[in-house]
Amino acid sequence: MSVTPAESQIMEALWIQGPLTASEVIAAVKDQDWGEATVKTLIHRLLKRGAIRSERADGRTVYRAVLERAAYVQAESQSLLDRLFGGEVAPLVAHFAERRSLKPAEIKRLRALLDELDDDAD
Amino acid sequence: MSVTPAESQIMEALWIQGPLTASEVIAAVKDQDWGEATVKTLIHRLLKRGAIRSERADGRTVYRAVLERAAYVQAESQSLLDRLFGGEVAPLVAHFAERRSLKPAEIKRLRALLDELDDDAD
DNA sequence: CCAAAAAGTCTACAGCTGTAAACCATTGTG
DNA sequence: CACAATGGTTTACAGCTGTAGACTTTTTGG
Repeated sequence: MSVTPAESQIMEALWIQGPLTASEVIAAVKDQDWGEATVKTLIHRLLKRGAIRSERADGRTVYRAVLERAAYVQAESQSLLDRLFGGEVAPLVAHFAERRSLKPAEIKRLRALLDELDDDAD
Repeated sequence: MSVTPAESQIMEALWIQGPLTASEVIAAVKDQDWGEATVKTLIHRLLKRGAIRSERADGRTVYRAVLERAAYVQAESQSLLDRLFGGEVAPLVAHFAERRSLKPAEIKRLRALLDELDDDAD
């Protein structure tokens, strides 16, 4: 169930704010300045593809994400790792480390993450 | 200087094997089973876009990557991080950690990376 | 209940991408 | 040198994506 970059903006709105009406979605992606028609098209394509669902209750239609954010993030990330880093996370981190583009705060955060992984070694 | 997924297969061949003739490129991406014509088209588009360059010496034309792999990897990775993880590496690692999809070897590797970063704290 | 507004569906269209055939140029070989 | 093979260029075309207008249906305020 693929989602294009433009469509993912719609998904993002639904993931963050929960089910929304069309006009709420339009408002939510206002920063993209797309015409309303454009947003309607994107919603429609997502519906057809099954990434979202529409629910009708007393005159209002709300759109709800079917595809979950975690699944989407996972698919996108794994695809990048596969294409560029042999499918693993460590080489990506290594790349950023070499670039020296890891801020100290990030390094700290990473270390904390690893420590936690050791802790709950279930 | 954008490179599409299909085109990136050509780049990959040039990055790994260095400058190649057209027929060597065709051989290098044989696993994709594309017709020769397809490979030629991809080479051409890369040329036009400036991602590769052709050099002619005594009757042979070789193609050489102009765009560097590290730059490409960086751009692609950063774009993913920006789209999905607030531009930072740590949240991506966190995501995989939550998924429990980090193999012990990877965790070890990550830890080693972080240690090195501390060491040469230049 | 009717008309205006809002919401939803259908159609359009240009540019990008994957895929490749056809055509033109070069080069090496008998 | 002529021709076959190889290499390079141009053209093609369908599907996807971004972008949006036009048309239809539903809702709602007077």
